[in-house]
Amino acid sequence: MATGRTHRPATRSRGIPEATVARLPLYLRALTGLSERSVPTVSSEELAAAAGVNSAKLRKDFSYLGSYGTRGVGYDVEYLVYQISRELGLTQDWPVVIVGIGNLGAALANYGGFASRGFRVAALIDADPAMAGRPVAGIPVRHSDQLEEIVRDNGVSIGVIATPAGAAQQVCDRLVAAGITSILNFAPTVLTVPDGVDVRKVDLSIELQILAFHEQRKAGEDVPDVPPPPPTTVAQDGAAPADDEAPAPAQAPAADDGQAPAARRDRKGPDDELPAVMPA
Amino acid sequence: MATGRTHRPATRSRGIPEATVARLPLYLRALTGLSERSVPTVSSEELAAAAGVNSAKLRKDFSYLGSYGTRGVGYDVEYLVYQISRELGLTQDWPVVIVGIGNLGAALANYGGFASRGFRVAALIDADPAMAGRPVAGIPVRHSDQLEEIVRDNGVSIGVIATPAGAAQQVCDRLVAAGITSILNFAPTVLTVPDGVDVRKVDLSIELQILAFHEQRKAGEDVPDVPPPPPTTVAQDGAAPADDEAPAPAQAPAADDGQAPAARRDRKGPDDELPAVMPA
DNA sequence: CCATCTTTGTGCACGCGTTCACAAAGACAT
DNA sequence: ATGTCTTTGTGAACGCGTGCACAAAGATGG
Repeated sequence: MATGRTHRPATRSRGIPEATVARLPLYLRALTGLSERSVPTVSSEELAAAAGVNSAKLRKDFSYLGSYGTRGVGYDVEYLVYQISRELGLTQDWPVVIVGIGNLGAALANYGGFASRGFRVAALIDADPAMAGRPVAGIPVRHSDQLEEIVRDNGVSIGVIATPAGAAQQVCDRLVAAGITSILNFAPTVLTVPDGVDVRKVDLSIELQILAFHEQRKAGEDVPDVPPPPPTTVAQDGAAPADDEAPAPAQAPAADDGQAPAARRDRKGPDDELPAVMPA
Repeated sequence: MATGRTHRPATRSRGIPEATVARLPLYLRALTGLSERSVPTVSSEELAAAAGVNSAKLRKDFSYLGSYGTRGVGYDVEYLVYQISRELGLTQDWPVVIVGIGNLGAALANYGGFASRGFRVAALIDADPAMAGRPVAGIPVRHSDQLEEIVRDNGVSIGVIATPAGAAQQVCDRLVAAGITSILNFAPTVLTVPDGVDVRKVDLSIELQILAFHEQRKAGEDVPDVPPPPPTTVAQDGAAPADDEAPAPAQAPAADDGQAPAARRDRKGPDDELPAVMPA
């Protein structure tokens, strides 16, 4: 699960709630499956089960698009597939550029789900001159010098950033300057963009950390962790070039359980230590 | 952004709202950056800016963890890093298995952010016998026959599924049966799991579709699309082996704009046409 | 043409999440 | 000590999203 939109809090673009928009692709996928099995109609109950949501929610979602169902029968699969596709803008062709062709960028380029949903990889772009010309997924990688040219010539409006964190903002700025208005960001950084530009973020590390939290809650409740030494002047663990001005955060403000600041993990670079490739 | 949790609607595990948990990794990342630059303290305003959120929200989030700030000064960076790490369960080691070593699986295996956050890749697993033994990211790939054994011997509780959609549920079932209670799913399928098992989903295709929706809204409003032929008996476009019982969804229930069911895209397999690799 | 049965579409209530705005707490200077 | 200034922590209001439950719509059979 990519971590929510970055900008635009209440996007309610034309009466369609953001939460509904986020579920439409889910319904579309389920419907496409039914369509291929030549199922003519589905009830909200069946479709909801296939999409893994509540049937009332599904009906309400569809009601935002219009009254496309038939009472006593259900929804016409083909018709609904078309309506949702159109609503999502999938009836037109969306040229996409992928910037940063490392492990992840290459995986994305090879991803079949692109083409099958109206998205066309217009170009692969990388800053490494050694990559230039080398084909990935049948598409020759182009050097980032040509970024602006590529975006403009192909009328690209959606960009995918799969660079290391350090390069992401710069790439983002160039993409935006070149005319791109939607960005899917895989780099572990908060991107700053002007109004009117949409950013969505996919962050593997965050997903895992959220899982770890719940996992701890499940297994935990009996793992008391370390004893509760107050947060007195955290001795930096060698790694950071601290000039020993020692933070010393006042006194421990009555936390409910243990703490031990110095007991951190080995501590490496936060995010840029990745092989110039896989951010997330 | 990975698409939200699948199960467990109101997880409020111990008073900490789910939305807050989802932001903690974000704060942690920003704080780690500050820590490396030996910044001793931050105000909620500064940290919020770095994490890309509202400062009031950040303060409220932290208030769920306890009162870790000092009024008039701000938060002690090192102390907060530790507190959040502990809260997220990052002070312990989390062995992880990745199942499905295609393009994406390999990219994930190479991802540096794993190790740097307490996650350790315990094993890579693939169903292809030809992959067995071949090292990826320095770790030998093991055959899926050994899945249960691997999970049990290493005490793995978190599994990552990067298989094609068709194999995902089966892999999921085996992981769960072997004792895994948290799953990060990259396959474009709705996974069914028993209670007590957490599933989070990352779906690239969905993210792109959401972007396309907003993109259409931005550029659109002037692209009238195709004319509005009523949804009369959608003629299947050759592909599907329809037995011509023609759906025919009643009459068009007064939609506000055009529609044209038969005008769909080429139509390929929905999700499984991917090279046995990159789902999302 | 009427009765029955299925399934949609939605009014309504509830709870979570967000944001404002401010009182209280503490640092710091005098 | 006392006053001022900064910044936290949170009470309260608001809005969005969810799910229940039901009336209305239409299909279907007699």
